[in-house]
Amino acid sequence: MNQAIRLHQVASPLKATCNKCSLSNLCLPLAVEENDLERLEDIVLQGKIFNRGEHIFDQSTSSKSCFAVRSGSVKTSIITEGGDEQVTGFFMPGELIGLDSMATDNYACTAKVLERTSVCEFPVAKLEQLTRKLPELQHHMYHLMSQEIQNSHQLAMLLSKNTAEERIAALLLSLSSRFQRRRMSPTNFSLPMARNDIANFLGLAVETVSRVFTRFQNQGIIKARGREVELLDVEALQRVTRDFARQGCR
Amino acid sequence: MNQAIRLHQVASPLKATCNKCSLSNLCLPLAVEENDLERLEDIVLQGKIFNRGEHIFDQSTSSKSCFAVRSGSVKTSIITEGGDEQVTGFFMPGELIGLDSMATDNYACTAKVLERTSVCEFPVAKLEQLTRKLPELQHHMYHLMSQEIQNSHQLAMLLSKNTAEERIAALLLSLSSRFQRRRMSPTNFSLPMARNDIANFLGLAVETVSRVFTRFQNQGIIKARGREVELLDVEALQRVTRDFARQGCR
DNA sequence: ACTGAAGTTTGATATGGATCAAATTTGACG
DNA sequence: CGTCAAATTTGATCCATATCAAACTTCAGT
Repeated sequence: MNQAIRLHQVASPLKATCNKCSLSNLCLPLAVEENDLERLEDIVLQGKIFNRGEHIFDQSTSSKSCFAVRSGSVKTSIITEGGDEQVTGFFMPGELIGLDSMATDNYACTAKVLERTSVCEFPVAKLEQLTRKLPELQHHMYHLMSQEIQNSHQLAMLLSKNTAEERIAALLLSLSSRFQRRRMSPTNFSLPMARNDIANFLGLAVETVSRVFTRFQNQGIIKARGREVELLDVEALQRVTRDFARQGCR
Repeated sequence: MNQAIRLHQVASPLKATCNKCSLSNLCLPLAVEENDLERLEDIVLQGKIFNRGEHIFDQSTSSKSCFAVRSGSVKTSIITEGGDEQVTGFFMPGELIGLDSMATDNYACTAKVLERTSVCEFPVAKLEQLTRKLPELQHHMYHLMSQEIQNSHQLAMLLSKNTAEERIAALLLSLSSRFQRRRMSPTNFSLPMARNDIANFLGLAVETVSRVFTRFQNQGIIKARGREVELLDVEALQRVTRDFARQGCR
């Protein structure tokens, strides 16, 4: 922890090392050739640390950067004037936050850290400039943004057409596959978010989420104790989601 | 109509004239300087015409272009393996379709024309290339895509937190303001889509949509006969949407 | 203008999940 | 390690909207 703090403090003067980052196959470096990596490293502010509950940025404040999760996890949400909140996404290491505000003056959402989390910051102005010089990177940005639109449409679909059980099964499977891509167990993981956040994200009441969890548990599909979850029967979960496109939920 | 067909046939050899287009303040030319406009005109395929019900492109087919609506209107939707459909957006003149597939191999949705519609086609490969040379255009593309993500999040919000009345009021207000920006009456317009599409888009049953329309009518908030709609009391509609962000629905 | 199909409206009924209420568990912090 | 607030679970009830059914209207094609 002491080390982490020091890391934070010396972040900007220290040269970033995307090439040594374990997430280089998930994050932006993925799209950049070996010899161009340095240019990405030139613009990134590496290793900012946030404690649980802290905000990376706030809705309606001036939008200056995108952030890649390095470790930990993040939730984004939009809030109406009336105070209603809608969680719009959960982000895991290697995923990029702030694409919905890439080219707008203010952040369209608030990004809140769900646990102690480290992020890399990409100033949008510099990133935009760099994408003009690195076609692969530009293409990747378009790709990520397209993907984000698609995810969001899938979420809309989930919200408008699926039952509580289907929504929760879809979320569990999405998390599972994302853990797997990060070389963690796809069947045995700890949820980064509270039931409350799940409920809000999926357009359900907390009580409903809780009930579905216990129902799944009674059916022997999962084992859940608090945030600790074990998927006992992935096929059954897939059967629950039925025809819902599995990848489409963040 | 004869003229329209001829226009279609000679589209590619004919030089596009974005600078003379009445939509140049809404569409891509908006972001391009006078003297660079020619370069945009070089890549656009202008004036393709579709008859009501025809598809501009189909989900899962190879994605090659974005399309700007020139006249008419379009709906986009995603369809699951199970055949479930979710309408993801309605598009009016000057709006760009296909951003969710900008940098993916296949189209993520199907674009269906709601009435006789003319579109301009922007091949993605050329567009991407051009954005590298025209920073303003690149910025605009990022902006449009960010916007699309935001819209989609607002839709998710609408679907998960709002009642049938609120959803329909929000849609009517969104259409209203979009008609207005196109110099058409904001209170007196004809819906381009069927009740069915509205229901699907808003995650409601057709019957519910119909009922809410008549309820609004009985309250003297709107007058609706088929697709012909008149907003009699915009303030009342706004009161119905309450704290829902009004711009956030397509 | 005629006709059938598709779209829309209206009514009656059923239900999934919200809401209200309260018990139980977890976990942060002194 | 004890305490209190927050998170989670469980139970009882209610309601907005889906669903089922059927009449009515619109409109494209002949």
